[in-house]
Amino acid sequence: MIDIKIIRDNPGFIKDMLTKRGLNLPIDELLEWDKERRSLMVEVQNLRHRKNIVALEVANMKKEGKDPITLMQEMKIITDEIARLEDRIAELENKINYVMMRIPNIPHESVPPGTSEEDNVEVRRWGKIPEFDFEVKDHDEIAIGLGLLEIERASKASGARFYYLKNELVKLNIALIRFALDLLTKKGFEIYQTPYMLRRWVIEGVTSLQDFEDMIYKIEGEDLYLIATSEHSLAALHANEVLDGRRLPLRYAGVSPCFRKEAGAHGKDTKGIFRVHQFEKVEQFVFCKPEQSWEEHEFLLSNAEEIYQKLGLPYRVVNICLGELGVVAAKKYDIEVWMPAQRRYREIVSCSNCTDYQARRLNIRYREMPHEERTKYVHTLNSTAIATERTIAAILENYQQKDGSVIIPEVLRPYMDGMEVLKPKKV
RNA sequence: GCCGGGGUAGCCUAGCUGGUAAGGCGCAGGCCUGGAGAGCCUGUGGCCCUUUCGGGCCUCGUGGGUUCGAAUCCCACCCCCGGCGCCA
Repeated sequence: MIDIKIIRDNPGFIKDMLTKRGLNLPIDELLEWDKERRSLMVEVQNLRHRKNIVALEVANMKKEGKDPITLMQEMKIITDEIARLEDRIAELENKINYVMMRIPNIPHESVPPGTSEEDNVEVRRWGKIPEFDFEVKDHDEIAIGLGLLEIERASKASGARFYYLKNELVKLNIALIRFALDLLTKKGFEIYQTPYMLRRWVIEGVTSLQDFEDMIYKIEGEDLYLIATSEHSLAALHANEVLDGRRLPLRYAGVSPCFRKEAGAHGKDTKGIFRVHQFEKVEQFVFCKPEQSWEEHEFLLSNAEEIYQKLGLPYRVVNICLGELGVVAAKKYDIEVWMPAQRRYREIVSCSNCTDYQARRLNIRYREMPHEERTKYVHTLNSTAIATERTIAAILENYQQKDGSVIIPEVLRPYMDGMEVLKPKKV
């Protein structure tokens, strides 16, 4: 949620932004509702003031043994009038909230214009695209060939977009998690294993209503939702808190499974483990002061890049254009890893600066010094460190050998009892 | 899931047979001092009106209800502590 004061002060700017994003929201009406709401608030406050005075008089008269019958009648009238005005205020607040929940964050000036994936701007490339002197296989073909992946049986048990990992692939998955956690620990991140279910108000605070529909699984009969990323649970960690500005930035690494409905992705990436309903992820999350957040954004990106460099996976960094930015982020980089079978770069990391958008809804503030009266909203940022299933897919494809084996990247070998290569089982 | 006890400002605590939410700690500023400490004074959340100066309203876990008036009484829910039950 953005600050409604920005809209009051500069409605033209907001309307212009909405137009550029192809959104149509009733800003003029919003401002009228806001104006009416505030004038009704003044009325209610005046009535309450009168009520407080009369209540005192009633108490005094009773103490003196007098009968305050006329004052009590006035009180009744005031109370009814307040209730009437408050009903109208609640009605206005519902309307205001409806619009405010749909107004996206204000983009950073460096966000490229555009409406589709083709308008994203490539920032840089890293690594050498591997050449193969044999026919390149898909990651799932490789994994199934190694006897380390069950897709068809998973679909029997759970449906499409599920999988069983087996043996060395399970260990590879855990190795990737350990590798990322160790790297981030060295950089001063605190590690969190978070709740995997959250209440509705938390999810509403961190994501867009559209994502809520397309992405989030609900637990039947409970006010609980499965997390789509530990970004959500980490953001909620400090909800309704006032943080000590001297201790910012707070840098956290979350590790959790991620559950995603993938509604609206029918027909996309139907093979393998690239786009699935459930995967593991190590996530970077930062709470910081506004003046720190752009530097932190680059820092999170550099950590993610370091991870993929150490894994030896070729990638490129793209600056996501306005139309693809989503509601919550003010700026977003993706890292896209090279997938040899598809002969193109595919998203593997998403690194966002959400500025104060999540902090406002979750009420996360800070004070420069403990004695300061004024509180300000923090900025929140999040970035993938490793999404393990996609990374496994990338490793399988980039490190595949002619005989169907797969070389294990060196940095992972210490986490895999020194294993150097995944070999097909001899029958 | 059942039975108790709780939730009051950054923290701790009183009020809980209805009538302006009391006090302490911490923190900051001031007075005092050669300096420090002690002591004393002031301040310490959110929102709204106001260019400023100011002023008002709200806030006792959350939401309803009763009442002229609710931290206080009633109902529902959330969370914490203890006991019982269940359980990896």
